[in-house]
Amino acid sequence: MKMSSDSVSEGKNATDKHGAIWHVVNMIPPGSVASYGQVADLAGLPGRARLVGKCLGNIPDGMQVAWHRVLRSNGYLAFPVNSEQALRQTALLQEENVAVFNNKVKMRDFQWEPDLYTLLYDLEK
DNA sequence: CGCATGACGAGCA
DNA sequence: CTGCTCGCCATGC
Repeated sequence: MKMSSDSVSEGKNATDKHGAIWHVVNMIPPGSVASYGQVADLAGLPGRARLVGKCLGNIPDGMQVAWHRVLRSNGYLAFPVNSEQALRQTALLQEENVAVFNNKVKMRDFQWEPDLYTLLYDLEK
C-alpha cells in the first residue's frame, strides 16, 4: 500500500516521544538524579535535551512524573536560585537525601547509573 | 522567510 | 569559575 511521505512516516510522533521520556524519568530511583541529556539519550532521542525540558514543562494534569530528579548536566537546577520551582525541587530532592547546595547537586555523587538489566529490559518496556 | 527563545549540552578560550 | 559558539528543533512573530 502507498503511504504518503508527508505528515506520516517517521515512526515517532510527539506523543510517543513524550511517553518514552516520562517512562525514563520515572525510572530514576529515589536518591539519584539524571541530566536532561541523559534522559533524552535513554529515551532514544540523542541530542534532544531541550525536548525533555519541554515535556517536563507540559506534564498532563494528574500524571505523576519525578521531574525533580532531572537537572542540568553540570549539576545545576534548571531554575533560577530561590525561584518557586527551584525551592520546591530542592525540597523534594532533600527529602530523598540528595544534597543541594547553591542550587546545585554534585553529579559525581548522585547521578543515576542504570545497571545492565535496566538498560536491556526495563528501558525497553 | 529570517530571527529570537526555550526546565539543554559540549567544546573551547 | 565565566563567557562565547554552535548544535538541536518546535513555536511564535
